Amino acid sequence: MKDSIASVSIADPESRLHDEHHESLRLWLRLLTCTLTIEGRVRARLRERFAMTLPRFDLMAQLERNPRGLKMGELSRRLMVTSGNVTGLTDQLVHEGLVERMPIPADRRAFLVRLTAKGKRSFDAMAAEHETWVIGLFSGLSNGERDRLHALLGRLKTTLPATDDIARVKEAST
Amino acid sequence: MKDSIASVSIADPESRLHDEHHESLRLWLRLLTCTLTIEGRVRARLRERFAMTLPRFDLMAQLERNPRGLKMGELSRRLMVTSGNVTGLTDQLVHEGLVERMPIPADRRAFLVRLTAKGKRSFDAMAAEHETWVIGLFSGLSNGERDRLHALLGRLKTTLPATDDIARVKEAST
DNA sequence: AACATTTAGTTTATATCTAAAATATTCATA
DNA sequence: TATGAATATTTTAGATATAAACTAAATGTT
Repeated sequence: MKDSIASVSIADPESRLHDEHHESLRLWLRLLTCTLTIEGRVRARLRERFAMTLPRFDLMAQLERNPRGLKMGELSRRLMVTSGNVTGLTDQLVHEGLVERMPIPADRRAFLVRLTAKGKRSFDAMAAEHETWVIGLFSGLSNGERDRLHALLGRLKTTLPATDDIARVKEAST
Repeated sequence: MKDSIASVSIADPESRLHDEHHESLRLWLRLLTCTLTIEGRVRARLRERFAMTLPRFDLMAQLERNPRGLKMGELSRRLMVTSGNVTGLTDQLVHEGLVERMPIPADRRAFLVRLTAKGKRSFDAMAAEHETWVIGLFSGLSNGERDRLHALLGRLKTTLPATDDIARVKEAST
């Protein structure tokens, strides 16, 4: 009976914690919960309204911001996914006629990926709606709260230890 | 030339924004950047140290918190992934001998998934290290900053409009 | 020039993940 | 008790991811 009551609690990744666990773990899981929730909402909308997936939308967003095109490696770094992944996403967008690969005479290993005219039109239509969805999702916070959250996440982003530093931090804490 | 300077800026999802874009979009992309970065670090560590993937670790964490076991649907809700996904993850963990499916006499449609003894030992070893990694990743923030971030994300989590409300919010804003 | 090294991108193998359809069981109710 | 709706899970098809091996081209060093 006690168990059935406990199982009624809000179901999300945060529920995995024992009380004695460290505050940083709680913070991390809450961050994850918020991101997964928002991501899910945006993904569903993109699919319903435009038959578009979030990864491909994100790739197009990068290209819209860089009209001359981006190299595969640049896309990989900006989207924070592997280059193999970018190859697959780009292949699909090329197949749909939304982006194109342009050779770079100076470097035959690489090329620039950029939006086609059709891709630009398509992206502009999606981006306008996309922004209203995101604004709506954050509309429960006041302007001040949004500012403070943005600032704190900025602090987090800049203070995240570099990859190789995790081991050292761990050493110091034990 | 101006373009080449711009392209030197930090490469992550936030870089997709034009200046005129709404603050909520910036906030959302910063949230995504932080989450992807932390997730990547934790994933790499789990693989290097324990040959374990993050989704399976997360599933085991849920089971560790619920020693009597959880139903597939409960896992799906808590992990915020589809039930088909949970089926696949559970199959693998069963195959590795880390979790088991226990029939529920009262409901032959469902069963409880729980950690095996081996799974519990395995998880305990991983969880201890995992916590030190997360603490390290957030160690650049002060206690107060972590508290404020936790509180603001809590506000965001509770104020996120329900799925069906997104359309309405959009209506109101146009 | 000759060589190894680095860089850019693809390929391969495998794991995750979604969405939607299908299956099986339980529940509600007439 | 029939039977329609709801619930629990799996299956299917396809898209997205990673990591690691690989190819090709550019760069650096002797």
